[in-house]
Amino acid sequence: MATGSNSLIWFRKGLRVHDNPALEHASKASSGSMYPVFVIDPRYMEPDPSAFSPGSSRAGVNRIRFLLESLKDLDSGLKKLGSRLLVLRGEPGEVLVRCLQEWKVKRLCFEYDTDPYYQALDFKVKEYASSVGVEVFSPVSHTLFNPTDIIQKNGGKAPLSYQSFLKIAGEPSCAESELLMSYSSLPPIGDVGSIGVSEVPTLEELGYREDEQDEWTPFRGGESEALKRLNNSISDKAWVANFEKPKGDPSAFLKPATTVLSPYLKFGCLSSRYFYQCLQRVYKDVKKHTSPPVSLLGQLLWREFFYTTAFGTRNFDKMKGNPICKQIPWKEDHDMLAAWRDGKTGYPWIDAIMVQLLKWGWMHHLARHSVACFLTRGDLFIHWEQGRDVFERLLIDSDWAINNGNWMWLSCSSFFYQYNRIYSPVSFGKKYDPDGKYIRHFLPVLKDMPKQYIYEPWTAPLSVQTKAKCIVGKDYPKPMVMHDAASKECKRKMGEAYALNKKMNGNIGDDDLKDLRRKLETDEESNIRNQRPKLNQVLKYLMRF
DNA sequence: AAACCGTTGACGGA
DNA sequence: TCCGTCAACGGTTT
Repeated sequence: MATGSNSLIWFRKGLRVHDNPALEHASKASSGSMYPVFVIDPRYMEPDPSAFSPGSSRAGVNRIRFLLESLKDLDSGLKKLGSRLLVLRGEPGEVLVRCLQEWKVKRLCFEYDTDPYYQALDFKVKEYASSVGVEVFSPVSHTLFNPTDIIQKNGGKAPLSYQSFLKIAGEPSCAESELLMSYSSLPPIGDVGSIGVSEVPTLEELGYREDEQDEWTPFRGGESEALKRLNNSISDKAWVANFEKPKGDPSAFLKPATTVLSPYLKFGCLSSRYFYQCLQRVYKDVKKHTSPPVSLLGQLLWREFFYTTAFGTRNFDKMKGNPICKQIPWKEDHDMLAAWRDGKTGYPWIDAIMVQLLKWGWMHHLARHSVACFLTRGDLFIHWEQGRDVFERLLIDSDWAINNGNWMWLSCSSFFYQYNRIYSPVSFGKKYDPDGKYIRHFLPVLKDMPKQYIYEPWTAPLSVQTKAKCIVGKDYPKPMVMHDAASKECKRKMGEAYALNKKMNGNIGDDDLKDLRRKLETDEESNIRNQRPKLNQVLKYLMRF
């Protein structure tokens, strides 16, 4: 049995003081000390020079910086209350065990986490804690609902459509409850003994260089920044009341069309429950307002939907062995993947979005749709898992459940199945931004391209390209595929893959997929051959002039 | 078996 | 800006 009445609050997500039940519980260590801990996990934070962009193998340097800023802000929030953040390094499970022993912790508090990584880690930590008689308090406070409750209410299975989710979910319990937003003080830190603790490190101290990235994300991490952003957004009541997600402009970058609260929700710098209550207050004050799925509240509930579905589905982050995922013979093509990832597809709309991702770690939701559709079912027919990996690493708001769910959505692997609806890499962006301001900003090489060619620079006469100082094929790549032909091929492949999934009733093995892949590729070749007569007809037609 | 629905497609026309 | 058409999916409801 551990002695004393010390408590330890282990921060992972939930990097905030406001509405933090784990912190609240830990702070009730009446006569003892409270140790606020964050563990820097090398698996997540160690620089990886071989990665395709600055950062670690799992996180781009923008997200690492956002996290450090969030920790710094949490630390100063705790310091105002007479406490501070203790930063440790190492494998979190091992580090935790050492802390529990050395500090004679009686009560261990941390926010419940549904991500598989934490499910496994937390299981081990809880097992150890109970073996030595440490009380564990692990509340659900990252989401409005407890995914376990929703799944149970739905008969043991996660709801697979947003509407059925809404029906089952109903009102969250936080709708009525009062949230603890601040403290007058927190218990003091105890003696840290032989455990090496530090202040929040800088990027340099972690082994990154400030000059690694030529443009950084404009979004600053931290609870203070989150609350400022939230207040900014909700102070415009008319804007909140009329918010309709699909009508937002994905090309707006100086002033994004959305709240950009996602990174703060991801790290828990902002409590989703506080956000919920703020929205409800605005809705009560206005006569008329939009509703889910398109409203701001609807956005918050999408997050709940994906958290629930992800938690209730085996192998949610894979195609194979995932019971809700269509089995599709996606292509393996490293060069094509790299061209997409590095913003070198030759489609300025697509490339500008990918550059915004590299530089900012954030893009508008519809911009994400454009590039995800292009990579998978729209043009390149590359596996959604590979696009998912790129987003997961680079987005400052990347969230395991939401990212995987949306990649399945966009690739028509689950949730959404109308694979004939394909975003055009040319016209989709053009309808929001006909002048191409967004492209000119993120792809300066095209800044002098006349607007009538900016979405399809390969169609510009050479004299125009010369004048714009941008020769296609030299200064900017030629399009890697022709969208009309590529999307047609993709539709055909999706049709065949869907037919096989239907025929096999979802039980598709590796061999079935391999056979289909071979068949699709053979058909593709013969389709190209059959296009030759058509080409001749076009030539004949042109000869008449 | 048929009707209906689904956060956000492209295109052309009014 | 809003509408119908295009071609047409799976899942749910009737």
